[in-house]
Amino acid sequence: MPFASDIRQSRFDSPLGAMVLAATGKGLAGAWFTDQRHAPDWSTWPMAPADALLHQAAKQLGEYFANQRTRFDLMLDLSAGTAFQQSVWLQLLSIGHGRTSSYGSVSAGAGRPAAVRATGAAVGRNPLTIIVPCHRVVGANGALTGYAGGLQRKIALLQLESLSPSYA
Amino acid sequence: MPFASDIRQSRFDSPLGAMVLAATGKGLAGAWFTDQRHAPDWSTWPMAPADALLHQAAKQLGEYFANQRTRFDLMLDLSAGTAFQQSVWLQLLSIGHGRTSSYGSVSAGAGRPAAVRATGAAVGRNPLTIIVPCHRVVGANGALTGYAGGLQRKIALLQLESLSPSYA
DNA sequence: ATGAACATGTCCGAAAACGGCTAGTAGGCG
DNA sequence: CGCCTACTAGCCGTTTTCGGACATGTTCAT
Repeated sequence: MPFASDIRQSRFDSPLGAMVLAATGKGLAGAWFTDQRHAPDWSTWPMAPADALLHQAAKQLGEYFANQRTRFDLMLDLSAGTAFQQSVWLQLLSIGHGRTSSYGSVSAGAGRPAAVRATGAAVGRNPLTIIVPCHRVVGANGALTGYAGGLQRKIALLQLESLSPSYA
Repeated sequence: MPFASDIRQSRFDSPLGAMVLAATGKGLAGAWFTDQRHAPDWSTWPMAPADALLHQAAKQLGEYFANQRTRFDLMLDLSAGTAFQQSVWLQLLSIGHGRTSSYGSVSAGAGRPAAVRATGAAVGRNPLTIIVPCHRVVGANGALTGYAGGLQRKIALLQLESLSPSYA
């Protein structure tokens, strides 16, 4: 299932690099680092710098990076994923700020305890990086294993969250 | 094979150091010096200071250390060991107070004359120290070779028994 | 269409390491 | 020669380690 045709985009410069934000009529549909893996081709989408939802998303991301926000309050549109992927991404949303979970736990939570490997793939295709916290999923033994935006960013994000007020 | 789930414990202060006693529905299942090797993790077992069997065991141990008892009369539960280990431990029970035997003899008695070295390992894992007299097993040449509770305790026990009435 | 590659985790079997040993041998002594 | 010591090589059940196989949903390249 591709993205809806009414999709539009804007830019956001994060401390970890430039990002592209995308929204449809249903909500925020995308947030990618411009150089990350599995990112779609957004070159044909119209720019909408003044879009309300995109503006709100950028604002909250800024607060997140400033360590002044631990939860995102945005309308999300995850309809671009398959049923399985959506169930996995929903699981990710339940991992709190500053916490981590394992691929196995996420898999079980999604109702497919055996589909651990598929879960890894689904996590990697998460279209809303940071906002859907795929960076909080680590190996059962604690290993970081991977991140579509590069392990350095994953480390940076986890470190940012470990320094958050909720842990102080 | 782990210990049964209905296991419970109590303490006993011996002249050679603090001990932990443990019992299951089948009988006395454990007696370890708190600092000995190969001791299990008893931290999660419930305390049962008033347990009849544990109380009896403590009483008999007290008498043993006072040199007023040469045999233990208790229901034992050795089911935590493997078949081989149990056959070895049974052999130990037949070594009388004040006597010693060699690893080779025990091994032969257990029906595996060649498994001498494995016997050494099994003796070392004896869960009922003193009560199952693993300290009475010495090398074929008389050397003490080893003891899970430390050689000093092995020496002390053998000395205690050599001074017993049966030898006076 | 078909197959391979993935941001994994669990299970099972084989293989190796590890001992509370011992009998046998080789070499040092008087 | 005797005697003693020191070393070696087998002995074998248990524990630990390691490698492979497998399950699963999607995507991308043949």
